[in-house]
Amino acid sequence: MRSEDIARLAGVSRSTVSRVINNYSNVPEKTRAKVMKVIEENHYEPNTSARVLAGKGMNTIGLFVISTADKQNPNRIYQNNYFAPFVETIVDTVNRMGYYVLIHTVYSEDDFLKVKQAFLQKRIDGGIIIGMEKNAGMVHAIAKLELPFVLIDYDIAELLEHRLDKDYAAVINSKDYEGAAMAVRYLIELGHEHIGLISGRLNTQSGRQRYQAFVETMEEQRLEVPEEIILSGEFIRQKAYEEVKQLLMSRKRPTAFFSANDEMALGAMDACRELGLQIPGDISIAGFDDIPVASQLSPALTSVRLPIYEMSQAAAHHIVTMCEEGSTSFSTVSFPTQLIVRETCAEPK
Amino acid sequence: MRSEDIARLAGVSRSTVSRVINNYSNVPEKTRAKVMKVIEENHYEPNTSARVLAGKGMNTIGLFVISTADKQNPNRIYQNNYFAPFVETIVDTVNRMGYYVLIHTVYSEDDFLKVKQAFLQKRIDGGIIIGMEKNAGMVHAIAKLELPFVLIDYDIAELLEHRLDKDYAAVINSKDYEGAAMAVRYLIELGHEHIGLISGRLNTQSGRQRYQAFVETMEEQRLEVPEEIILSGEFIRQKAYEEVKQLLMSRKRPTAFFSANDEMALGAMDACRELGLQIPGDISIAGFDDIPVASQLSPALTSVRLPIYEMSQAAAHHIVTMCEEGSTSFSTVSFPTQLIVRETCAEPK
DNA sequence: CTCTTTTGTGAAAGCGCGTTTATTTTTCAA
DNA sequence: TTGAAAAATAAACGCGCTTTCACAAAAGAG
Repeated sequence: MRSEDIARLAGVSRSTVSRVINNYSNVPEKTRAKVMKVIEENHYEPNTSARVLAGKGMNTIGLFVISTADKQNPNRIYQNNYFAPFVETIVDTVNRMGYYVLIHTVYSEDDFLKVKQAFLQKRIDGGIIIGMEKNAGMVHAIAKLELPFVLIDYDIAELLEHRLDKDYAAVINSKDYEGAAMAVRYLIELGHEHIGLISGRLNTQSGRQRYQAFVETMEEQRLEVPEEIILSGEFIRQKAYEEVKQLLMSRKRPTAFFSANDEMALGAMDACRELGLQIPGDISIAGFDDIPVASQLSPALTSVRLPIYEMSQAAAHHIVTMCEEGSTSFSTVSFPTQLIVRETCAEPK
Repeated sequence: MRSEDIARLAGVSRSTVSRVINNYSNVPEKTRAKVMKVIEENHYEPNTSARVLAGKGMNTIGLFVISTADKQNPNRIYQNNYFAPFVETIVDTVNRMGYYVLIHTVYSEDDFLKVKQAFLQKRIDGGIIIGMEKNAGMVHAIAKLELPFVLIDYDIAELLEHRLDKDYAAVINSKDYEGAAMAVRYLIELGHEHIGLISGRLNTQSGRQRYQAFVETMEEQRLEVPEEIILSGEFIRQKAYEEVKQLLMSRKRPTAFFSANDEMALGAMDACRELGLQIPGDISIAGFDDIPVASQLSPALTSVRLPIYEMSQAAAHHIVTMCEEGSTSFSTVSFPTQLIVRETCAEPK
């Protein structure tokens, strides 16, 4: 069924059918109704490719999730408590705005070619990228395409270096620095002086922010920044578990840990439990992200909440707006974070 | 950059460029190399819409996740331990086969129109549908489109009723009946005689299979099928928690529960813990799905494992094959399930 | 060295729709 | 009745690519 068939059945011209479909004003209500009736009776839907070729948009957004997990063990993204709610909300919000979502996972630079391809082949009008690490090559490659894209959780300064003649980019961030500082300050106020840091990957925006906030808050409060910061946690539960266990068995045991994400906080709790340490009796733990299980644990995990829903919605609205209005000026939004106090932190003995 | 530009730069005609791109045999190696060089130098990618209009496929698969969660509280699909691994594996497998994935969540019959739209507008070559409940309307609507689709976890008999002149459908199932029967038989072998069932939604294929397996296995072993089967669990942890708590406070307390999925088993464990019942000392619990946390709990949950990875891969391969070879004959695959014995089941006191 | 095959190549048509232009038909006011 | 404005149409073009068909060049046969 093509528009020509509809025209014939409705007894009008193809031009009129097109005007009806695209909601043009200069078609009287009576004609419109007549045409709409035929369209609905025949379940006609205009061919997307033909529309695009004739100058309309694809009405599709690319959603690219960049994973640092190796390809051998890929089952981690959608089950990852950080990415999953982003993906879910973005898909729903974009859909509700009348756009479709092309989803793609990126495990390697090779996979990344597919992202460029999707843009160049005009499969999508714009893209949302989440999980991008500090990577000049990738970002520049995308920026060069001069098509709208939104980065979630990225270093604005880094992006600005790649601005070309026009701006097609936006960044959605959360105030991780402030959130982490709140958590650390909270631990200090409880009386902790020896606080350990379980850091995430420092080539991510949030990893760096949370790290810096820890160090600077400690210094600001005239506390000693520990030498044995755990750097190889990589945001992964198992890694944190191993590192924390090792640290706890040494002499210099901290009375509290600030973990750069909840997954690693869970790993730390695993380690404590295994060594027979009470939480929060013997050791306090604060996390970051406030993943759903955080509140269901016992003891429930004190954590910093990320406004994932709001960030996702913002990303979706941003990209759709950019697609519809062509390029817009560069913009960036930073959402507030919030310390959720639960049961895993107490005064030191 | 269009194919014409490439043709000019390479000193050939557009036809030749097209032949190179589509890997036609009748172009000599020398010409091919010359054209490829220009293509790569200019990062040329053919416009997808134009290709489709000229008769090629979209190289895109629709992935439709049907949720029973209400729209008010939609954040459940990708964080749902059942759907998430399916989505993840399907996306990756389809991508690796050179296809893109259009993902869409369906919360209502209204959303479902979007599924039809995606097919009719020729945005996708075929679709994978997961989470479809027994719903003649929806299934028939899809079947009528005469485009390839794969249903995961669906009643084959029901689908067969909607076959039209040609077959474009395939079904991927797991042997839930056998798995559930194994679990129930295991409980019986441990010596349990009063076994409770926490059932899932009976309008899903897996819900019915697991229910029937329970009832028939009990009868087969000459045990009394309890009157108070929990029917309103709906596969949801919280609902199961409430129902189990109520049941446990009544006189007729079973010595074991078989839960139609792990989420509800978790709810049952919540209830037991709250009432001070030891697992597996006072009460045994077996679940279904073997979600990742099952093995991390203490006590670790005995459960029936679903070969999600294999099922997802099969679905992906199936749909791509169907898209490339046009329609194929109707096919269905049923994957084996496996009882994973852990710590939540023991002999009754 | 001609005459067929084979191989390589290009011109042109067509995919389904949107848009524009020139033209015809209808409507309504004067 | 006339004239202007509004509504609708037909026809043509273009979007970027694939594909068919016809033709030219190269290769092989006699």
